Amino acid sequence: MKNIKIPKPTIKRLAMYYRCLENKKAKGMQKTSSKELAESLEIKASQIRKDLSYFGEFGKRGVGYDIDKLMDSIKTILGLNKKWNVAIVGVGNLGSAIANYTGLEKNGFIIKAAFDKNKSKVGTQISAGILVYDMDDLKKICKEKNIEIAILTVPASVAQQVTDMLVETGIKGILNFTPTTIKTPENISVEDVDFTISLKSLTYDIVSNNKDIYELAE
Amino acid sequence: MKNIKIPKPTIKRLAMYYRCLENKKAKGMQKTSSKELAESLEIKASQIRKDLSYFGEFGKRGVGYDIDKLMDSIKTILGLNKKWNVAIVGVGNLGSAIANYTGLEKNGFIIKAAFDKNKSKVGTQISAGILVYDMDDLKKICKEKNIEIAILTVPASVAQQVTDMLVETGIKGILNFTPTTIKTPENISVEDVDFTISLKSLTYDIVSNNKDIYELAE
DNA sequence: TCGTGTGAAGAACTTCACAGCT
DNA sequence: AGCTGTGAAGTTCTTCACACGA
Repeated sequence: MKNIKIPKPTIKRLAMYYRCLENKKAKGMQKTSSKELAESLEIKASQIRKDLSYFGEFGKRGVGYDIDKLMDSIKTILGLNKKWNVAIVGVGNLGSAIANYTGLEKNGFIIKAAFDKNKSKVGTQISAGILVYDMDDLKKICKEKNIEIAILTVPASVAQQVTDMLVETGIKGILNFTPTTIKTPENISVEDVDFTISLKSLTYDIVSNNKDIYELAE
Repeated sequence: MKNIKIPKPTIKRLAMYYRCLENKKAKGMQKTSSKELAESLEIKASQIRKDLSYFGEFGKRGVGYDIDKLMDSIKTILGLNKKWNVAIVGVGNLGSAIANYTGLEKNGFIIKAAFDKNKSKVGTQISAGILVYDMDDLKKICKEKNIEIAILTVPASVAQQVTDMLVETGIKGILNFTPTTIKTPENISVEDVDFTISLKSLTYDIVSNNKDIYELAE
């Protein structure tokens, strides 16, 4: 047994490799190489090989990678070789948009329920087959439907409060779209998605002239 | 004149500090400290001080930071002390959701136009005061309205093609929501927002038991 | 005494360069 | 000959630890 520390960025890139392999497969390709992936993704080929090497040997020297096999391997690494029961918590514009995004099911993320505290939304369908439940029933329904992942799209002001409720349901992970740092026990994973931060990082980049250098008068 | 390399993560964190300061200000607070910010954001206080130190001395030793002053400074660093003309390119569920997100205007991001190639959407209002234009008029309208930032929410299949059109309009940056690596000339900034990658990184975290250690049989 | 600002040390991550299969 | 897999070198980023000012 060998314990290896996996860099966090490696995981994000694995997800990108998977996405890229899906594209190549859709184009009818059957094999590829670290060089080819590197060109599509604008990263170094050695980075790709190193990332994969943390988990095993998936390629053939002198040949490259079999797309199907590599996809399968990455799927297993990322935990995508099972279906995940997902709930959307907060049915605003963003929550609805995500519920209607068809790309989730393809990767094994099954939206089983949505929640909102607005009674006029409760009972409606947010998207084909996805019913909106009352936020008050969060615990009950999540347990019933064995929800493992919550997509949190409530207003920032109630983010922590709803997070605490979610923790109680026995959820395993939260995809946090609220512009807040939510606090959870250690054993519950959280990933933050905040596009306003990306936007601000974009304007920084623009004003600093696309250089990664900042000039200061002394 | 001193040239300093600013770590990319520092910029993202600055945007987080700003967000956090907005909250504290809304609560009526006037001053804070690196320790206090660190607790809210779950980062190390020394990280915050180091991040700020790249750009100047904003605090008082023994005292802390004046919230208003620090916000002003970060605003300037991130380029948020001006208004930005933004266009939403691709009026699907996500594009509409973003157009209706009120948090953008507050930070100086003004949505001036939306674009779609679906003629039935053209001429409608995606949100109060935001008109949908024909994708064919992208270049003309973007120049007219002096659009500086595009929020790219078109289908992945046309992402690169639309990006090329945007580049021609003289745009300065793109917030890329498509699950694709788009290619632009060096002087055009791109920030990627792909929640499916965050979601996969979340499942990795869950299956690997929240440890950052991966166990391999030898 | 308290909290900032910052060199210096340390940790994490990336890239190189080349041995080893096919 | 071509492309992977990987120690080792190199780079970037984070944390420490303490001098300094309020």
